[in-house]
Amino acid sequence: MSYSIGQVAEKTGLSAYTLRYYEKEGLLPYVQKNASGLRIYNEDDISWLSMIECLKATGMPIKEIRQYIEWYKEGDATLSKRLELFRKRRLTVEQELSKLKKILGKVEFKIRLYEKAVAAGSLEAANNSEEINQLREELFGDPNYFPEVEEKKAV
Amino acid sequence: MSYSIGQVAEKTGLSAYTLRYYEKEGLLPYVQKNASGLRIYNEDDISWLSMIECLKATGMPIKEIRQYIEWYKEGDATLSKRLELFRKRRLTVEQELSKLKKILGKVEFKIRLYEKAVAAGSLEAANNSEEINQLREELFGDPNYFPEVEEKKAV
DNA sequence: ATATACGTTAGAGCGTACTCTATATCAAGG
DNA sequence: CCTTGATATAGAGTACGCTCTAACGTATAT
Repeated sequence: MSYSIGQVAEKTGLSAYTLRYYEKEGLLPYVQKNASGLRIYNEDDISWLSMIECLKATGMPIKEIRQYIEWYKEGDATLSKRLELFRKRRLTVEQELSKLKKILGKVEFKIRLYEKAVAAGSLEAANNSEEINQLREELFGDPNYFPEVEEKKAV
Repeated sequence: MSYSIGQVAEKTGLSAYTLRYYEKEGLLPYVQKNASGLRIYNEDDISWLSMIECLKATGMPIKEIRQYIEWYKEGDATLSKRLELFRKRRLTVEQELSKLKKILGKVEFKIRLYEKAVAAGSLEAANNSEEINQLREELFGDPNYFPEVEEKKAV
């Protein structure tokens, strides 16, 4: 099965512009062209694209993705470099996950605070409530810790 | 306690350039200046900065952070808008978390694959091994699912 | 055969978030 | 007073990842 650039764009959610850009940047070294110069993508190209999307989702910049692809093209001589690369990606993703979990806690605290504020019609009232201070202590281990202390500010 | 821009840069890890840029973009509307025009940051400014860092970590662009700050300045009339904003942030973070967990699974699969490939000296051998195919099935529910099928490609 | 839709290239442009430069002023120690 | 180092401003420049334009070629239905 083969696909035009438009069909691949449809399938992947990437624009045709982006597909050509990736190719220009060396991320899709295997895309064939027919006699008239039109790109013909096959299943393997689609698979490469899903690999690229995976690496991008780990926060990897395009230059480094190209590096991976170049190593891939060099064959088994670069296996350990590629292993190393994936281990670094794992670390990055793990760090991002733990960062985001903390952030989620803070956002959830804010939601509770603002739910109470909306109910009370006053941020100040919610912010000084027993419930919120207790929550603050539970979440941040300190009733005096205000990750969003700006609410206390006299404006 | 008050701080110079350099001290705040030190404390927060942001550059002085970035601090001025944030101010210009309306993210730090309360920073005072002394008679000579030098910025004097106080604890509340630091707190705003940590709020900004939190919102940035949720993927929020600077323009929207400014919107939040403008709503904050308008007082209790905008409480429900701000609640809504935090609920959207929660959704964004939850989606990002679930995406990253899937990505981590794929990266871990790759690590196992490459560990085996390094041991065998051949990606092809690892890729066709019983163990890897079993893992593929465990992880992706399909022994024929190849999220990185490019390894099968004849290069 | 021609209209229309889709594809090609090279290269310019854009949005975001900084980051730096040039030039000038400020603050503190010797 | 003078030097040194931090800070001020306006505005230019950078890096990244696209995104689009212009001018032209291809494919296909009527």
